[in-house]
Amino acid sequence: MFIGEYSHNLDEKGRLAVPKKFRTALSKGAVVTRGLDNCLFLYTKDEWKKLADKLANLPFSQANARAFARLMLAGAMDVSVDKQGRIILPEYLRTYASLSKETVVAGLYNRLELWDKTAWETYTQQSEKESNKIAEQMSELGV
Amino acid sequence: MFIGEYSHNLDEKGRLAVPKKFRTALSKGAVVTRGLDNCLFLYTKDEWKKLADKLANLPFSQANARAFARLMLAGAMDVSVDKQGRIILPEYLRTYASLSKETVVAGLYNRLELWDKTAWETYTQQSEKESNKIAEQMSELGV
DNA sequence: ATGGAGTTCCCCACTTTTCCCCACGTATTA
DNA sequence: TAATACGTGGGGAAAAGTGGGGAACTCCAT
Repeated sequence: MFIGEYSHNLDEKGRLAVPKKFRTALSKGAVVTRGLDNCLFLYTKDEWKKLADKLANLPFSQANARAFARLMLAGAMDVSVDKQGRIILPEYLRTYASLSKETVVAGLYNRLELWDKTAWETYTQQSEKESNKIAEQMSELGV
Repeated sequence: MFIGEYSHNLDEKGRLAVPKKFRTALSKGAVVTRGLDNCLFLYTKDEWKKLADKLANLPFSQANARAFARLMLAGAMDVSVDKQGRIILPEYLRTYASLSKETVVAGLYNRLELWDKTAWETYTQQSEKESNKIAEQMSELGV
């Protein structure tokens, strides 16, 4: 289970340190792809497979489903954790998520999200403001 | 079952003493996360798991569900009670709850809440004033 | 085919943060 | 009043994060 918020620096070579706690889970292989809200999603191989199956089974007669599948499937890349505990992010994904240096790694249960630090702060501050309103809506979803 | 209100000082390293009564319950591991109304929620591992499962199953296609999951899941951190009976609160959570030094630890049955003392006093005074009004609304919820 | 340039990968070393342990002070109880 | 327990603060050791250098491999051009 991935939880927590970590801040790490992306270096000039596009390398990003994975928080120590998550390394063993990702050591068997991981997949990064385009995520929602301008961040990247990072899955373990197993979790990725589940998601990819769902995406592949979307009806390709619907334009929205095609667009969504293209975003996530075509955006995906296998990554591996090196001896220093880092992964390498391809340039097109760094561009997509506007990652420059300061990067937030956020654990969301079955995936990690990678955010530009500034974008993350803007997003969370906005959510915090609306948290009470959002929380009330969540009661409809059983939380 | 957590009940009661305690006041402790957060030190410069972000360490907070847990009231003695609660230590055994938290000794098997605990999780702190962003709470509602600008405080932090602290759960035992078991209670956390129940909540996290609900959050993880929110549909990630809904923007509000994503925002809520990010607040609570990405906000969460495993903490452990040290030999002196303290836990370490990461900086981003201290910032979120505006914790500086004087901190209130409040027991709410299946969770603890951590509040900045001033914020706590303001909040409770306000609630006391409106208690009758609030109570009437609760009748709709079966209390 | 060979040389060169560019890219990728791996390893080493430094710096910073975290964690663990010890010690003091205050409060409480016998 | 003494003794014990709890809360608080600080210092040192270990580990994690970060950056840079060098070797190997590939791709391209001559």
